[in-house]
Amino acid sequence: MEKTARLGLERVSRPRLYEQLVEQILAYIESAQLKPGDLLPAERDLAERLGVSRATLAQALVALEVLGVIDVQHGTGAVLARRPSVASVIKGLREHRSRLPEIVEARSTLEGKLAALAAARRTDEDLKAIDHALGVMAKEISAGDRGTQGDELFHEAITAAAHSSVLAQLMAFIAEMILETRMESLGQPGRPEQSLASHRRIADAIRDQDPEAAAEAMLAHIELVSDVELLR
Amino acid sequence: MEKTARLGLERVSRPRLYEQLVEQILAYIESAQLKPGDLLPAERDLAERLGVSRATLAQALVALEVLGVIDVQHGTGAVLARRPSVASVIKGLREHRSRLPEIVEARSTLEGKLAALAAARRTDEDLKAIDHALGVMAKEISAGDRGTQGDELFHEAITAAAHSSVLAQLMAFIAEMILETRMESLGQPGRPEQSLASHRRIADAIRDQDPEAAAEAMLAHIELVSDVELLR
DNA sequence: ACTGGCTCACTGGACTAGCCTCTTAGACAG
DNA sequence: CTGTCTAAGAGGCTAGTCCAGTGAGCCAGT
Repeated sequence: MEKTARLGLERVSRPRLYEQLVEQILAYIESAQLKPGDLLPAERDLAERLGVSRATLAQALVALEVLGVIDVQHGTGAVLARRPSVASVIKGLREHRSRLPEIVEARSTLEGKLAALAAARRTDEDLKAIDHALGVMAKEISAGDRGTQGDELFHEAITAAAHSSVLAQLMAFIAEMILETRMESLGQPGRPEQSLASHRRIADAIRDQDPEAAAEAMLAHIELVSDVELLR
Repeated sequence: MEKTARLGLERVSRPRLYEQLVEQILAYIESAQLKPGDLLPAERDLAERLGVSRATLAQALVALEVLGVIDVQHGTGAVLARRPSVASVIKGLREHRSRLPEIVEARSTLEGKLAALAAARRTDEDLKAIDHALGVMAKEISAGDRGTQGDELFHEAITAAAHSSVLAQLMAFIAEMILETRMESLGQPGRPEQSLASHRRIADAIRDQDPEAAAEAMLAHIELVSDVELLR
């Protein structure tokens, strides 16, 4: 089971009705030109129009609520949240899921800051975790592996060392997208060694508590790691 | 529970069963030391243990799935996602909601980059939206208002002008937390005028397509706007 | 001994019908 | 005009039922 996950083989599509409903409702909101504060049709009505049961529709509404698109109020109805912008953003993201340049952009923004903060705030524990990740990656590479696990550990350790839960949450948000690029990058010949070397530079800057150098090294690292996809 | 001090009259807390269930399941995951790949108890079992119907539990599971905590597979069960880290992060965030310094940190990181990108990529339309926001804020202030609406519009226009949907999504993610700080900051005497002035500096840099100046102006602006909370 | 196919006991997916609480507008009494 | 009450309609939740995937184990055919 873990093997399949490592290889990136996503389980085949498991169709879920509520997911389709989310898409349809999003489309409806757009087509009906609904503004923040407007009400969605009543559940019984919507369910009938969409040809599903209320229970299933309720799941879709929960999903939309978690996504921040609507706010369901007992006795009143489902009102559009103040920021319907997220709706279009989410929709856009779902459509073309891998906008590599944009992901790299977001990643370097976040991780550059994270590296700088890590340099400023790291404890000895943090440093130990970073060095451990380095060791894991080195071992993986000398065993002929790509070092993806160590790579992941390293970036997680940096994130933890920055001691900023809000930024950490944002990283978690784009972590999945990054994962896809990570595998490809480390698949290039000679790339794992390069990557390890630039990891070492980042770690050194953090060890020396030099925020600027850490940010710079991280930016250089991400650039190195990211240029692969750009040629595709 | 504190009053959510928002202009737009937030409805009083409306308890929803599925929300409590999410919390309980999160707590269970932690207490049971479940690791990624592990299975949650079966729906029928869990529903009985939690004393709710399967339909309601299904809503909680949808919420957890949207949050990225689990992955529900037909015929197999609900498996914990690879990154359970988000679970603890989410939990932490929900608990002490206002980590102001961290929010400011994340905000300046994102908006600094966004401003630079906006300067590099803005179209004439984007510029028009930015100027419009400036106009709205000026009108609000001269009417004796705090200018929150214009302020919000301005930052949204900048985000749009950066043309980076991934970064935009990250901004949307922390937008709600920022909202709370915005009101407080603009409530300070003389603050709206200062804020408007620094908005103008940002807009000018973007008009001149000068990324560095834009980022710098944005950072200065956020610093100005944020120092209030730090003295509290 | 292996392979393939079958079964069956699980798992979640979805629907239905019904009753509850909450909200709100409008009727009605003062 | 004002305050109160009520009923319609909104969402919240439950219980019961059936459908559809999954996977372990059995058992025949090779």
